[in-house]
Amino acid sequence: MSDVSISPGLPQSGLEQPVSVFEMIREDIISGRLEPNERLKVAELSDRYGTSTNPVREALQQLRGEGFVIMEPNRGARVLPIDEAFVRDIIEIEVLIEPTLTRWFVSIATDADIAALEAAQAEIEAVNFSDATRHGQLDTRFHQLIYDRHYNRHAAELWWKHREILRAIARRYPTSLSRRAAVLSEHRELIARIKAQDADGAAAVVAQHVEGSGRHIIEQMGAAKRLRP
Amino acid sequence: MSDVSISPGLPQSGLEQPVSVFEMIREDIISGRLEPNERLKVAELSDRYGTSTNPVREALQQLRGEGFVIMEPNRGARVLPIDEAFVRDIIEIEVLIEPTLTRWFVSIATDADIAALEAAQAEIEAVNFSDATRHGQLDTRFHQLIYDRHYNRHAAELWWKHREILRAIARRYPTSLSRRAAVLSEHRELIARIKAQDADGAAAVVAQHVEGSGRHIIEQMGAAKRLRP
DNA sequence: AATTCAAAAATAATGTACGATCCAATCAAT
DNA sequence: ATTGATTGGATCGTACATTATTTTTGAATT
Repeated sequence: MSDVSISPGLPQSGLEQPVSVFEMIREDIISGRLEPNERLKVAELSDRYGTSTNPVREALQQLRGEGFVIMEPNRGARVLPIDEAFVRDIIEIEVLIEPTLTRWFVSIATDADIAALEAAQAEIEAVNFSDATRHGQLDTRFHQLIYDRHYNRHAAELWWKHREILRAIARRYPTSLSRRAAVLSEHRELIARIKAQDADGAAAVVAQHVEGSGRHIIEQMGAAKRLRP
Repeated sequence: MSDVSISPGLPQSGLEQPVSVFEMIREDIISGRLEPNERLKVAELSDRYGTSTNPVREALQQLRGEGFVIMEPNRGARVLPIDEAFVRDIIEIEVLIEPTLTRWFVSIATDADIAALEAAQAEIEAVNFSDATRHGQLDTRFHQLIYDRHYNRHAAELWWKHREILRAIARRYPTSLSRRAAVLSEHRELIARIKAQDADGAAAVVAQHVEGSGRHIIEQMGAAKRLRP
């Protein structure tokens, strides 16, 4: 394979700003500036991003291909609407993939890798959920340290796509105190298992971590719906 | 969720012909009429399909989003080039997903479902690899009977997408006699496990089936490369 | 004469503009 | 309530401008 990725793929730093219309719309969806289920009118968007309609249409098609946007014939595009079932579906896939990626990491992790993980975790604990967006970034980076090392780029990119979708949802809801505690302790536990070269243990922690994260989001979605249906 | 799929999704019969430019290009990629790594020039394609350039450009963007096409800035689109590592990556994911989908099927399968599976298998054995394309269709349908029943549409669509990619590759290579025998016996074994309500057994057979299929494709790719490098 | 390199031409992607047509949702009138 | 006209917006087509890439050409050097 060349250095050409089949999709935008994983960013190197996570700090660069979007340049293409595609990236800008994508970013607006993930960051929540475009609501789930919101209609995406080509004219509006081309205006918003200061381009003509063609680039917008092409960007929407690409987003459709990636699953961030749905389109109905002659009725245009909408931001992917997300319900509990959708989150559950993604989480079920991640529960299969992430432990597998983690197992590989355990087998190749160096001291430097573990030090990087511990540093990332220290940052997470320092922020301590005071800034939700910042926590999201750091948490993503923590896991990215693990998954980026995997030889299966396809699986890593799938994780990344799911991660972005989940991030787009999760940012609309608060994180409960109990979930916060669980996140921290599971991260610590994960590092410990990696250090101990316990691949199965690490995989089990990750599975629990992913599942807990999914359950938490689904519960928050339900709670929010009960408040304002 | 509504009845709107996030992507073209799974067809009902598998027999209808493509209508949109998107579907036609996709079909030409999967069927091999467009070679892996072949350049996809907008003007050529718009000519080929009798449309203007705009629909072609949008179709290519959508295909890029789905991963069938890669694009480099200012250098246009190419059909996804496929190497052994790519097949391995997809197979590794399928080895995780398909057994899980199968487990669910075992828990909900009715007599009618099993009869349908047996009928599909009978057809496969009747064709007996005499027509590779036909076998491919039937084999896809066999597994589709299982996966279509799953509540996780996201996972089922992922399977479908991977299936199509693998089909596009596999059709370029012959199926060895030993692989043919393995396919038939594994299918029979799978049906037996499902009948016996042995979810773990069925999942194990599927895992072996997927892995064997991947190994076979990779071996054929290697063999072909050794002949004409 | 052969080789190298740079300028120029050709090719093709990308972006803009705009008009035609079609679909479906809304509103009006029967 | 059904039908029919209006209208917003998507879809598709055409044409052309701009920019980047690739190929060709031709001059200069070895």
